[in-house]
Amino acid sequence: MGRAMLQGRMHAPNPIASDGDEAHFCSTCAFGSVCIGSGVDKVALHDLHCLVEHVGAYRSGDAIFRTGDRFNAIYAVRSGAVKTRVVDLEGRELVLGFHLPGELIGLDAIDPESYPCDAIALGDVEVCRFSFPALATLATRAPSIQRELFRRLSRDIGNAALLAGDYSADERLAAFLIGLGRRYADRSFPVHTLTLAMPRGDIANYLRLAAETVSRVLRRFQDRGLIRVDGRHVSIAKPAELFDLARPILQR
Amino acid sequence: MGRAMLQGRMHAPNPIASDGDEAHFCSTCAFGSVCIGSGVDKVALHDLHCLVEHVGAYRSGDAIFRTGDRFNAIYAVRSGAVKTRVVDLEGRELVLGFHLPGELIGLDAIDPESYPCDAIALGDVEVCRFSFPALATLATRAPSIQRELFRRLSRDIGNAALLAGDYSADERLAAFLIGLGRRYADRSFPVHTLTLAMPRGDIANYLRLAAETVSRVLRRFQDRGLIRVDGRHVSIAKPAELFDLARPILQR
DNA sequence: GAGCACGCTTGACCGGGATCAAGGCGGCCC
DNA sequence: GGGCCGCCTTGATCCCGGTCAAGCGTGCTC
Repeated sequence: MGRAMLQGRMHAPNPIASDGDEAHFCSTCAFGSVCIGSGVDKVALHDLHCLVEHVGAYRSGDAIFRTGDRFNAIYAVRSGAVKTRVVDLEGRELVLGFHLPGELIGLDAIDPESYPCDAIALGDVEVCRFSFPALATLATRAPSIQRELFRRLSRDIGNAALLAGDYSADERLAAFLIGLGRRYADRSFPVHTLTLAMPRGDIANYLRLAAETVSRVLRRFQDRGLIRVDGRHVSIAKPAELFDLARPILQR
Repeated sequence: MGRAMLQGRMHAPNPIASDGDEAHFCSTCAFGSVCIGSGVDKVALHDLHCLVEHVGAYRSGDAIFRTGDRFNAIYAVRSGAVKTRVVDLEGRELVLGFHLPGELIGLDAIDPESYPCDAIALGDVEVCRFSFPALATLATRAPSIQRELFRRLSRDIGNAALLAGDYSADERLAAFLIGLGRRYADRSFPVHTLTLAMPRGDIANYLRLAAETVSRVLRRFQDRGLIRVDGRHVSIAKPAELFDLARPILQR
């Protein structure tokens, strides 16, 4: 059944069209609207192009930044997927989140002024680097940029609180799949079959479950006809019922 | 043993000295430095005074804002303590956080543009109201204000992630007490005996535990000589050992 | 091609914390 | 003062999900 042929890689359509002109790549980038938002005016967008740096490619397991690194930039994922995680004193990993193209990482480093987590590439990854001092300066000149930054920061607070409840394994996994489906859809990724960028262990860790539990719940969902699982490929057969399961988390 | 005489009220020393001149109350407010931060310059502080409104007093159970209210301001707690919470469709409460004088609430409403939670007074509460449009405009003029806002937003992201791990009841409660002790100390509240502003049920809910478990763990801590509990009064007898318990959460 | 490592799945068992139930203690209102 | 009610505590029982263990398929390396 060819399940593992896509192991460890985001097989979304290549988000980057021909991209010769770096000074304009936000407007050509498939994720420009998701990334920068629709609220940023032309002039601000031009200024943004001037300060962004295009970095990569990273390969699976590479770090974009590491815990404790001095904070000086935030990053937007450009292609591929990234996980953020901390490793505690005993070496145990704690996955904080997964980040798709157009999403910002490093926002939680502004206050401590050093990155509080690692950002690790899941498969091949390219990112856009925004010097934060330059961005903050630009934000004072361009209110639309400031507004968008405030919005991103604010949204992350809400998202972080999302999985903090005492939810069951079923609820967590359902919410994870629904949420992922929405984010894929926003990016015009194929949604009839989600291609997971991360191994079961990372999903489990992120949801604060054991990998075995993730396996079991996925199987149970499949047995109930809610989803169809084939390795890293998951298709949602009954979105409405899955959403009902996730409701306590998604729709408080 | 007179345990309950302070039920439901923060009996910290009154944080507000005589406060005749509203235009300057940040500088006279005991929490000015905690609230606004030390990084804000004189001129910006003056501008801030012009746009702040002093509201209250709220009484125990009153809402400062409610889920779904249109977002137009953030608030700083001025005296007393506030809990933020959501109530799900089945009417079950989920406590998101407790907020002491000098702390900001409503930051998570910037993106959705409506408050995603209720803010409920625990005992008597006064707050400072900052119109957000006005504040954002000011922030473009005063970089120190923008910087402080970015820092606050960023810090909240980190804090939200803190309790999201799969920690034991002992670890959670230890971290809660240590964290509360630190915040009390920052505000020059008496730290030899913390006076809890919230009932056990709220603590339990916030920590994703049952109220019974909170009772049992507190008793266990007391039996081990770590703390001394008297109703809403908790004194930390062995801070170092309590911190050791909380280490997996506080010191990743 | 053999051997190995890794990711995933499935089963058996166990334990921490939730739930259910009962009782005590104050505070408050009539 | 009597009675109600909310908050807290303690005990008994149960269950979800973690842990341990084993087995399988796939891909990589030598």
